[in-house]
Amino acid sequence: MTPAAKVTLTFPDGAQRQYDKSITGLEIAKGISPSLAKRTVAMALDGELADLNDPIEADAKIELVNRDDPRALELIRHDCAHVLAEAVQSLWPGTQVTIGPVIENGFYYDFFRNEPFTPEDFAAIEKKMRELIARDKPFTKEVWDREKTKQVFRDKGEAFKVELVDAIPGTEPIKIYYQGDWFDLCRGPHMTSTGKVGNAFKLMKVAGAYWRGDSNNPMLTRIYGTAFAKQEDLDAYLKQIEEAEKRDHRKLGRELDLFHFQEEGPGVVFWHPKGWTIFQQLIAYMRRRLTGDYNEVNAPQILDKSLWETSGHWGWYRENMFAAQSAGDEAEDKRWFALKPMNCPGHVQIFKHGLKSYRDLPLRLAEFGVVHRYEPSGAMHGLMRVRGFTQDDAHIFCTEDQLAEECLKINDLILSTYADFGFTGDLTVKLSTRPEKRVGTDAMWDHAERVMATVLREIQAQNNHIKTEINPGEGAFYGPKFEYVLRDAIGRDWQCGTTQVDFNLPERFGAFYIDHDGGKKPPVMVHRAICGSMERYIGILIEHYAGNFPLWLSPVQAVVTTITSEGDEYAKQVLEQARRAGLRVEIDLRNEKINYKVREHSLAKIPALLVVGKKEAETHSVSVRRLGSDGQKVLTTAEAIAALVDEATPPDVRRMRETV
RNA sequence: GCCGCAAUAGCUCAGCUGGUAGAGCACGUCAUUCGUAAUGACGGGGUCGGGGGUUCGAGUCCCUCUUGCGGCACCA
Repeated sequence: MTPAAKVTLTFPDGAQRQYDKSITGLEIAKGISPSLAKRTVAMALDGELADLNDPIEADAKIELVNRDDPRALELIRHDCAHVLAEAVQSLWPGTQVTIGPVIENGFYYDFFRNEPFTPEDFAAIEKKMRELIARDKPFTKEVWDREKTKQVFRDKGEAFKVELVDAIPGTEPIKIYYQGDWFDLCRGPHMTSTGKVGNAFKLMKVAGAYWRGDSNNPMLTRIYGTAFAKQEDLDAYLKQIEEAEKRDHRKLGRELDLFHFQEEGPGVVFWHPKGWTIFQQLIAYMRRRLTGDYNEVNAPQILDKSLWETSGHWGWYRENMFAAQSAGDEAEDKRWFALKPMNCPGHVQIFKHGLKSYRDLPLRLAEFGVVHRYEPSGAMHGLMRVRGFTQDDAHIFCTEDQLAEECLKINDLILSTYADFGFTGDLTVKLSTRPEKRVGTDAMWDHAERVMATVLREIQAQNNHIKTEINPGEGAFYGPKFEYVLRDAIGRDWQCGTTQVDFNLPERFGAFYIDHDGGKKPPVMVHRAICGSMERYIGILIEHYAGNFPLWLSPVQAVVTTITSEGDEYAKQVLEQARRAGLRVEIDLRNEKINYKVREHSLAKIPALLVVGKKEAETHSVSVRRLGSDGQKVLTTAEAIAALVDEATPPDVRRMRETV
């Protein structure tokens, strides 16, 4: 008789032990101590989470995962999704289940049911879920035959599950997880029983979602939830959401009187004086950053349809364009014009004007271009997604040899710009490569992708806080691109900067330069934006700073105000002096108590309050109260103004001064 | 665009099962001249998002459009 086969397992402390092959994690845990077995909810084999009841068939590093392990959070959430599904099906028999994955901060489960769920149903569902958790049924796994599985789900009327089985590759086993009588098709792993889910869960919202993410498919009802190991963690998470909502740019935009939207202009912004000041500061900043390298231009807002036919937009992108005609009745002038959705065709026209030599390259044309795009109605979101916006756009016309250097130069500009606004973490650079539908030869794509992959490695090497990703097949039809993605205060990702190589447009418009050999060559065109959309970038800034802008961006940098009307004359002098020093200052001489005025300007997030009374008037000083601190400091007026002027120096200007 | 929800004074919101619109803040007037987060009194302000319907009667019920919100899809 041959001895039973053995497996060698390595524990986290380095200890190695031999066990009979096919031993389960649970048996191992029990062998160590019953209390350990009780605490353990899953195991990790060579770092991969697995069911505790899985037989171990090969040598591995093993870790027993208890419920407090960060890795168990994923399991808690996934198990919670299963409990949610059982609860829903037990409350509303006939509801079809589909999928229920773990996502960042929680999980969801998609259901198909003729009657939609509403948040009012949550209480009943959560109650049922608590019952199922209290029942504490073990999760048990079975591997089923593919055809049997389909038949079972077909008999249950679970058409979506049948489709899911079909989507599982033939090489993979069909796994079914039971929790009591209820079972679901699932890849796993799961914890040992429903009781391990605990009670720190909450259903968050309902939403519609297309089956398999395709808008041609039926719409399902998605229930979002979240779950944590401990109630404190759940409470902290809910608190964090609440805090994030307080800095929502739409709310702050109204409270700080920055901008508004109204019914007649869906997706287009009315910028108020304060918001527009921020906008102008931002543009001034970008303009300074372009000095020396770029030439700023301005191309028309509307152009004849024929130009957009040449560019390809009329064919590819017409659904998203606004078109305009003369509104008069004269029949002879009924040309169609389109509002520009992009600035590139305009810039190509400028490039084409006059013969260009290779000596002129790289030629960098920049524009704060206002573009209009007919975005789907459901896509609009405050300043983040609008139908009319300003791009800090530029197009670089260069040779293929210059491409890498230009991409790196743009990268430097983008990263240093973000750093100037305090975005030093949570930044992802994505390289999107050739899609199936594309123009240009494979040789061109090979070259560009090679160059850009090198640039991406360089970016990664120089900046260890930046995440890089490759999105295969996600490039534009005209060339590969980099996308720079910032994360906002509510944890949403927004694409800001972009660098896009374009093999298409110069040729479509017949743009060329004269090369060394006297021959005509189409230039490589690079589209790039730093902020992307100024509107969106300001939206992100509002949330990033929670409305407390640094002094250089603040619409109103200081308010001069008085204790009593005795100080009025002196306050006016202080105002005059501060304005002459270049500060954006306002004055508040209202006959109100100082408490009242302090409160009001603090709520308006005015960074500095310069309070003057009799004492200050006599000593040519001001009492400076800074936003966020509850004390004040008396300085001479000249000192106070000088300090504010220094602080209000934009970061790029300060850098320039320091390097000179 | 799709699913769901919502729209009442400048803002935040109340208005139960249909019976003729209310609060706080803001705004205006007057009084108050006050030392760092709300002084008091009085007053003005709404065709209840638009249109249609049911009803003796609609802010309230139904239909529709518009806009917004939460997601999904989209973001060349």
